[in-house]
Amino acid sequence: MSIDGDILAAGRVTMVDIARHAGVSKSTVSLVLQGSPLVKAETREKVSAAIDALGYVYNRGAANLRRARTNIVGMVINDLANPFFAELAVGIERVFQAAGFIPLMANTQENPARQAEVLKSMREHDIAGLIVCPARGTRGEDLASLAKAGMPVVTAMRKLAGTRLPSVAPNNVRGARRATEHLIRLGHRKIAFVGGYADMIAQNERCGGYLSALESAGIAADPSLVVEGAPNRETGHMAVARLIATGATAALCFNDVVAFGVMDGLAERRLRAGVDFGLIGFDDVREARFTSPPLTTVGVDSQGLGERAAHTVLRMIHGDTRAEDHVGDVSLIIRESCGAAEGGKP
Amino acid sequence: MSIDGDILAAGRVTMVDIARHAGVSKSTVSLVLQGSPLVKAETREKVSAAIDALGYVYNRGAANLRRARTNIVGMVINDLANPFFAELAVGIERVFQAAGFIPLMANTQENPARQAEVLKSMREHDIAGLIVCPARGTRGEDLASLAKAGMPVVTAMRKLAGTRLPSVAPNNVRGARRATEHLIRLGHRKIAFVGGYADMIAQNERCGGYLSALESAGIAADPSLVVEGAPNRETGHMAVARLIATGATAALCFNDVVAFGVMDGLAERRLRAGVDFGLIGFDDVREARFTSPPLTTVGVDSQGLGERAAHTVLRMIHGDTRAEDHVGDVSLIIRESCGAAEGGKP
DNA sequence: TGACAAGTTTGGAACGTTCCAATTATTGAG
DNA sequence: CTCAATAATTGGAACGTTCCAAACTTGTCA
Repeated sequence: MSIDGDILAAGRVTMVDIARHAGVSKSTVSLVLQGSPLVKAETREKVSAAIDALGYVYNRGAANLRRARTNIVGMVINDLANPFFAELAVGIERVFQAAGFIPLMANTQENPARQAEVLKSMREHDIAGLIVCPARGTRGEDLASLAKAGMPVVTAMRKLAGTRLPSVAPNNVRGARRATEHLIRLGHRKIAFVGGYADMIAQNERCGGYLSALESAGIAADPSLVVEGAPNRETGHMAVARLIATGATAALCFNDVVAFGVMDGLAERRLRAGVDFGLIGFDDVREARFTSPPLTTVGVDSQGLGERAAHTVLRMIHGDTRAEDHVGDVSLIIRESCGAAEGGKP
Repeated sequence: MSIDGDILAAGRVTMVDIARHAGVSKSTVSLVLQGSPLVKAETREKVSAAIDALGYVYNRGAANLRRARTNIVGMVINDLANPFFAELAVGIERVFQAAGFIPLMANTQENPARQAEVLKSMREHDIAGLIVCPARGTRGEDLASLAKAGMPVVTAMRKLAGTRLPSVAPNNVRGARRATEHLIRLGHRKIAFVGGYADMIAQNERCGGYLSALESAGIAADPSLVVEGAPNRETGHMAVARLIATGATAALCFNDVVAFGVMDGLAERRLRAGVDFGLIGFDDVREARFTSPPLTTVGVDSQGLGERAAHTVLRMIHGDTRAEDHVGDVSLIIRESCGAAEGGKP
């Protein structure tokens, strides 16, 4: 009870220090810490007082050694600097935090080797669950092995071929089709699709929606009108030359940041989206509203998708065995870059 | 050596399972795992083979119990959806990952209560170091107590009063002064400062730079020209009415996203930054280049600041006792929103 | 008063590592 | 062939919790 007694305790303060100080056993301290109703109120208070007095901090690592499961969860993002993924991350983190979990975070920069490393590290930390936006080139087995070992894994934005991992993603084909239909309605016939690589599922789906809209409208697809590239501004920027060369009058972009790049390229040539060219993005990133002209885009509610992904993992952690894919609603958000409000003419 | 032997091992595969399988002791397995030069090559191989065969995964939690220090580090961000902080986070994560550390991540949304919770949680996970962008209203003691307990803590972007914690931040006053001087040179006399709250250190510094530039130019400061508010688009947007009412012809914004909001408000009134109004932001977020008009802003190299912060923590973890503050270089990046290229007229 | 039940508390064996001191193998020299 | 030196290996005690079975307190009732 004396100050001296406390000072003698070298190093970290542990439960047995608390126990000694409060005059009970370490088991009782443990019970108090877990809020057990078994301990008498009076005892609980003695223990709490000791905890405050000694500045005890609970050691979750030690507890986890005994316990079944940690409260750590993994979150691997492929491009955190992309506002879409940043918002996704915000949504994920929010629901995990509310549920008492805390995420280990990694940004892979689309590098599968780096992804493999962080996945290994996270496994070693015994994460209770995992959300991953797979880097391009991720093989299904890489994640399937985790799932097979019993870890709840959900993929976000990119469904991996050859696995049964639940995934969360927006309805890419519907979104792309709607957007393309809108451009067609506005009178465009030579419509391009810009950005993404053919080996990305999301690109397949979005490009697929684009193609199906063309087909329904009886417009022949022109392969020279789909330009592949990393989903970044650079790609959009560089694509403009090709768009002009091919005589395209409008484009649906793989995502908003590609569309920003296109705007940039357009501006360099003194052209303006919405008057000289019909432009639509995908994602409805926060910034889309504030470009000039404001970007018409497909809204996917990135934060909501993140929350959904986290909820799914949480459910799996709690034993819900077969979580299903979630295909998020999309909505065409018509601003000015496409050239006209609903029903208008370019 | 038989399959049966493996199957009998229930639950998680541990070092003793590996040891049994390889016919050595757990100590030897441990040595192998740590890459000790003490073990014979042949033995090392037997052990490695066993590890592969049984699918062993190292348990860092258990190791940390014995070891001095974990390889987990904390990263608390106040607004991850703000691209500036997202880029900062990318920089931080990159250097930690390269150094073999992995960050526990939390987004506080400027909520000190939430921040306190995650800090507690991170402490319980025995993080080896911590970078925090303090939520508004954070008291110095909250973090100082961690530092006092021996944990390496560095604050990013916001220096906390009443502590000796090393911090990493751009040279706010110089940046703001430069930007303001530029507006003055362009002929503006009624220049506003928009965004941030007076109780934020960064706001003080930036606003201070702005005031000092005015003073040097012999322009009397007009309190009605500094408008406070959360550092988001909303604030910029709402501020426009006030700017017009006060007859301001230019504004320096607390950060880029506030400036985006101002652009938006301007556009609603059919006004355009760069022709009808001189506008400068702060941070040089990626998006700043792609708005219309492109935003003149103060470049701070967010990613570089993040890297710097991480390096500082790393040095402290390795025993470098007195890390110093880092004040990052800034540069005025002149685009179009201010009304003219260097030396021109509005 | 004794027996029993319910309410509290407790010792000690895990959990999966690390690390020290001690032991056993191997090598080289004489 | 022996001995010392060096190279490899090993057992067991930590680390700070949880959890179980057991033990101790009270209170109640016949």
